[in-house]
Amino acid sequence: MDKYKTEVEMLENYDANKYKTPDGYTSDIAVFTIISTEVEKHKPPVKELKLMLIQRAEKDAEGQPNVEGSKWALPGGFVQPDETAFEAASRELEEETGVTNLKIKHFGTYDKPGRDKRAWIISNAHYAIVPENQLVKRKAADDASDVQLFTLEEVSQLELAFDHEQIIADAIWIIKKDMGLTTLAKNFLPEEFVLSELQGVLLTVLDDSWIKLDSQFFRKAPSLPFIEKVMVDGELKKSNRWSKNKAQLYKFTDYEPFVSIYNANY
Amino acid sequence: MDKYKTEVEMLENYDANKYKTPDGYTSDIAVFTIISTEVEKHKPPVKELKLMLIQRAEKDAEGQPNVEGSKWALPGGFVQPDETAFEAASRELEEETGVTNLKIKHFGTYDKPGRDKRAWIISNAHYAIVPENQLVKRKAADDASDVQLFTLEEVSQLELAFDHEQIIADAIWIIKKDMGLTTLAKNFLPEEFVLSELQGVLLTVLDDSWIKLDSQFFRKAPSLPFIEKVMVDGELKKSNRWSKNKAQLYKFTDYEPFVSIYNANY
DNA sequence: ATTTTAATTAACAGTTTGTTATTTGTTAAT
DNA sequence: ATTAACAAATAACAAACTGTTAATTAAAAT
Repeated sequence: MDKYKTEVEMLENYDANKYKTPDGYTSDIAVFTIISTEVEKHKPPVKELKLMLIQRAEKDAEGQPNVEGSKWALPGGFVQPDETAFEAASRELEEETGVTNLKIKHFGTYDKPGRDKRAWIISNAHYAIVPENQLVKRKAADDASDVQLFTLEEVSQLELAFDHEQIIADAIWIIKKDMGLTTLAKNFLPEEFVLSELQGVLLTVLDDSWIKLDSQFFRKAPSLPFIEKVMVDGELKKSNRWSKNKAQLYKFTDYEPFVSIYNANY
Repeated sequence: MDKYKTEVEMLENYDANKYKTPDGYTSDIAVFTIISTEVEKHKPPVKELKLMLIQRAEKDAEGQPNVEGSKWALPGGFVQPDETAFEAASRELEEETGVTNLKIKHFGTYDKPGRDKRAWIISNAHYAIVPENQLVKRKAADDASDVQLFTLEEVSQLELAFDHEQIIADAIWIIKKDMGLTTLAKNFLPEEFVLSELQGVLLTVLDDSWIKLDSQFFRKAPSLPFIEKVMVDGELKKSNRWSKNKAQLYKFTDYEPFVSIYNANY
């Protein structure tokens, strides 16, 4: 019946030297933000999806060459025994960006033997979405530092530490999926937004031909069950932040849509 | 700049006693199957979703009372340093069911401090789908053993070890989600199947009112892009396995459907 | 004032939905 | 054999929704 023993049964008659245990348990976070750069007044700005990376030091504290030194890596760190990997990610993200209440999601465990040459290190990967205005101030504060935002294009050119290239590829795949399947876009947008802003956010991440076609998107969007028109005193609230003509403001509702491949449109 | 150190930078000037490391790294697997029981010839059988659990021994090898003894738990075990948690899950599942090539998916990491009273044990949770015919023979082989299949109804009545109640709840939630969003149903079905079988599998897991309505489901299903009619020599292949009248056989195609909440039907 | 731009509405044919009814082939019972 | 019962497949049809193009509205720029 040996094969039916669970971890803890095995631990019962378990002496600490008999089973090897991991040498480190860490959390890494792929921090995404969308940077808008205004090109012209009353024009929708150019939006770009960016990822925050840190550059590993060339030399360690003793002045010795650092392993994977000078390469770029996801921010992260050790999980402490009194917290979960998720909590560690949240704590570390707060330390690095100074922003709280961010959307964080655990999306994978990276534990392939040899991913770190020197030890058995497990990493829990998370993604986080930071509204751009919150990150921009920090970015300006310490420019030319070892923390930088890169477009995905740029990231693909960088030398990345460990298996972070894979983790980043997975993170990108996941946020694309979640962007289409959940109301993740909410985390990139202000409380109240205009349909073209929503479309912009979606297209920055997604490249979906249906969303790209204005006539289709703007026709269907107003009746999506998870957003609603903003009203003030029974009047429709509008904005001309991005366009010459006033456009309707929307906000997300609490409704969490559920779709299925069995009654979808193809 | 301390806050920007990644796990491995920290490991550089890291002495093994300074940072606590996990005491155990394990994989658990929620093994699901659908059991069909024929009630009448030429009638669709009653289908039930079942979960495989093992009962923890009352006493350990030394005859001492076992922690969480006699409670039911997910099968699982330690991850070895030369494999990933996913590989461990796959290996253990094979050991327990004797079946290979199963659909396994990692869906969560359970590392809340205190989830195991005695040590810092991390569990990676996976779900697996076993076609019923493959599991049934094993089940018959050692009946009245400490391995049993339970309906979800029954599971909710059981005393479960550790945080497995939570893990199981999450697993159920995930397979419901994946059942509607991916072609997961494929793993519960034979290569060739009839629409009512597909509907039966979906409803066993999902309880979706749209799928439940025959008129809607049978009308739309034939044109779903991820299944196709089975042909032999240019003739439609039919079967009357489940009904008096011959029904069209279908099989899954390679097409992986992608749906989005932005152009879905509500 | 006139032109330009962008958001919104309107219009319309073609398609897909939800629904109900009909047809077809098969089993089971008289 | 004839008939009743049944389930799969098909037909029919109004209502809703799709993709698309055109018209309308309002503010900005000239």
